[in-house]
This record gives sequence, structure tokens and C-alpha cells, in this order.
Amino acid sequence: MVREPLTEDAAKSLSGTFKALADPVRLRLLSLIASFEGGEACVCDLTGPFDVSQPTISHHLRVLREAGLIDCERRGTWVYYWVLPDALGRLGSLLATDGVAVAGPR
Amino acid sequence: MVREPLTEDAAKSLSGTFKALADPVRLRLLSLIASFEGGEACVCDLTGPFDVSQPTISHHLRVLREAGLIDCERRGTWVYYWVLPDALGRLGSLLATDGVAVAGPR
DNA sequence: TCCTTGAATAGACGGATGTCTATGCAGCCG
DNA sequence: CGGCTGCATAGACATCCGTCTATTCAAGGA
Repeated sequence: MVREPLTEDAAKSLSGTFKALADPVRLRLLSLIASFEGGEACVCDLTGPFDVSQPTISHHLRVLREAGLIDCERRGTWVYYWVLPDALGRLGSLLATDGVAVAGPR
Repeated sequence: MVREPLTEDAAKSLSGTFKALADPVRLRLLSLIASFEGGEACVCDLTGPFDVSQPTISHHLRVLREAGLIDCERRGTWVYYWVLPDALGRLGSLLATDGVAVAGPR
């Protein structure tokens, strides 16, 4: 990303992922799910730590899922969510600036 | 970030950076500046490749600058922008999922 | 079967955001 | 000094987005 200009399509797609991460509640949800024992969490575990309503949590989970950052499965009465590490990893390596000449004034 | 839950403050701050990256024009600007010869670019080099007006580019550059992702300096008639690699690097390492147990159904 | 609980959907509403046109400011040059 | 060029600011406007309440759907238990 810092070596050659992004194409219009790549930028559009990438920005979609960043949009999903551009909300404090969603970031905390993602982090909370990832750091849960076993790497997955039931929705009922996720509504407590936040000051927003259950439908709002449900909405944020949907946004994260549609961005390909998490997935879920129903097990009886409960729905469990887990993080898909690939998307996060790809993003991380894209942002890597290792070896790129540091710019500055002058 | 995937090892322990983000605090409310950390999430708020982080989401600010992601917000700045959550726009295709800003992503392309960042990428374009970084990949410019010498690692810096004049604004006049940045308005051409986009379909939006010059004030809109100026607005996006301000957002990126206020997020700590780029900086600028006036040199005579022109203003030059360059990428601050630290912010991007910190973000990249934050998203790293290496060594974290992969979650999944069951 | 009915009721209860866990979770998602629908729709409304206010605030944030991306874009534009018009204007202002800074620096160069004749 | 006057005008021109590069860039930023101001303000308007439409759309998007996060949140809520109300409702619906799914699954289990008495």
C-alpha cells in the first residue's frame, strides 16, 4: 500500500473493512470476542459490557460479519461468534511499512 | 487487541484512526503520497488522479493530518505532504493475530 | 400447547460525513 | 503594486450511520 498507489477498486474494498472497524463499540466487540476463552462468545456475553441496547449490539455484530471479520453459528438457544483471523492479518500486513524509505521535509 | 479486551478509551482512540482510513479517496491519497518519489507529494500532484474537487482533496488531507497519519510543510508556493509511518506501523502490529488460537464452531 | 428467553429485524430519528460552490489567503512575478 | 496561481476555509446540502423502541422469530421447558 505504501509502495504503489492503490487502484480505485482496491481502495473501495479496503475502505469497507476499515469502515467496519471505525466504531469504538465494534472494536471492543471484536477484541472481546477474540479474547474470550476458546476464541468465541455468546451474544449474551457481549451485551453486558456495553451501554447500548441489545438490538444495537446485534446490528454491530452484523456489520462485522458482513465485513468478513467474524462469523457465527446458532447452537440451541444461543448464537456464538468468533473472529476470522485472516481478514485482520491481511490488513495488518498491508499496513506494514517495513523497509520503506522514511519521508520528511526538505 | 485479540489477546485482551480493549478499554473504552483505547477503542475510542483507535476507532478515530480507522475512521480516517475508512474512505476510498483518503486511502488512495495516503497510498499515492507514500509511493511518490521521495515519499512526499505536492497537493497539485494529488488533485489530478481524482474525480473530486480541489477543496474536497484539501478536506481529506486535513482529516488524514488530524489523525496523525500524514504531515505537511509549505515550500514557497506549494505545500508538500508525506506519510508518518509510525501510526501505520502501530496499527499494523495491533492487528497482528500471530500465535493466537484460531477459533471456530464446535 | 403456551409461555419464556435469546437474538434478529423494522422503522424512526438525530448527528456525523462527503461533496459541492464561493470565497479568502499566501506567495511569486511582471 | 496588481494580478495570477496554489491551497485552505466557510457554508450549504444530501446521504450515511449509530442508536433507540417496538416487534418478530427461534428454541426450549412446563
